[in-house]
Amino acid sequence: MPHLQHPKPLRLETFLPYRLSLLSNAVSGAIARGYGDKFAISMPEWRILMILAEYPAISADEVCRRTKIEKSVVSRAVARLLKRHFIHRNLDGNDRRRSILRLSPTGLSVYDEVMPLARDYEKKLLAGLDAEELQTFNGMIDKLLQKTDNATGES
Amino acid sequence: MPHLQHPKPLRLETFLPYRLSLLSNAVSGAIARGYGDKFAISMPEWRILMILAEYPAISADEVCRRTKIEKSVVSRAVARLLKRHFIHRNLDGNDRRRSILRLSPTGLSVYDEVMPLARDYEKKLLAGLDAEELQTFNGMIDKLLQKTDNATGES
DNA sequence: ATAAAATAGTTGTTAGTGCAACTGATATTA
DNA sequence: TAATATCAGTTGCACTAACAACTATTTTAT
Repeated sequence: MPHLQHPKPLRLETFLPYRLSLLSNAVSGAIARGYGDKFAISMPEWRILMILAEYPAISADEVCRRTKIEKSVVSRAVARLLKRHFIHRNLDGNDRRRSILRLSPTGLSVYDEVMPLARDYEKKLLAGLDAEELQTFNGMIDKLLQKTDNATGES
Repeated sequence: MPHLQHPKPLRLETFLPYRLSLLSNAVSGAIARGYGDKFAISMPEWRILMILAEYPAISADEVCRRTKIEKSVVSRAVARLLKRHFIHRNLDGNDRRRSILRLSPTGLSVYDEVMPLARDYEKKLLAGLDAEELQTFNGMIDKLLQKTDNATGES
């Protein structure tokens, strides 16, 4: 039985999408294990806490735009965060479709505990790497993100 | 009502794990849409086809090791690929726990159609980028993958 | 040789995700 | 102002993935 093998296969190990996916999963997974074990919060929940720590009174819709998390995921994550009193929600008087989300004291304290872990992990990950290389790396991510934005945005 | 905002928040937009996740999702998503629409194959299925095009007679277990896909996911993806006759499976005579997987002619032809799409997308993504920067970028991914390997591997 | 441990692979359960359909509120247009 | 379109947010559903438990086989140790 002849083995069917492509004469010039696209090697998975060198395929950029695959490599990015491996790296992203490894990195996000490591951090998620940290806050997941400690506070039983999911990645979308953590990202919402982060964005509310940065922008302290925004709507769920703006959370979507800023985090790129799908709106149904945000909706359910917000529901869980509300139930656990990590955030507050108030109707926007000007537009009653909207509600404004805010960190609660509890939520802020959770954020204060998790944030250093995340920051430390990032720091450890980047430790010992050449500063110039790192800048190139970040620049490349930006360029690639821009390119994918265009590609995604085309109808 | 005072807004609870962290004095020195960890900015989501500059947080490497978040940026990697955005990029990885955008890139993998774009390609997955390609073969998903055309052949109704999932990402794990596509990766298994890729790895079999490169290593033409390996066990499901080796597929796991080489693709880092979880074994139950591989098991179900293999089942679907078998049902659609994209691959063959034969018991390994030396070790009857193992089965050897091979691309079928159909599977190879699917691979032959999808692979150029994937390759072109990667090429388009990287087009116009400085070769030296690109090398740095790839080197950084390798370094970071190594670091996460260590971190993941610690008990 | 036999018991215990490890390995390959499958399957059940559970939770997460993305899409589409829906509700209620606001904006737009005739 | 009435009809329509758009928007914020929720919910239902189908699909995917992770983890653990399980079967069958092989390896290791006593």
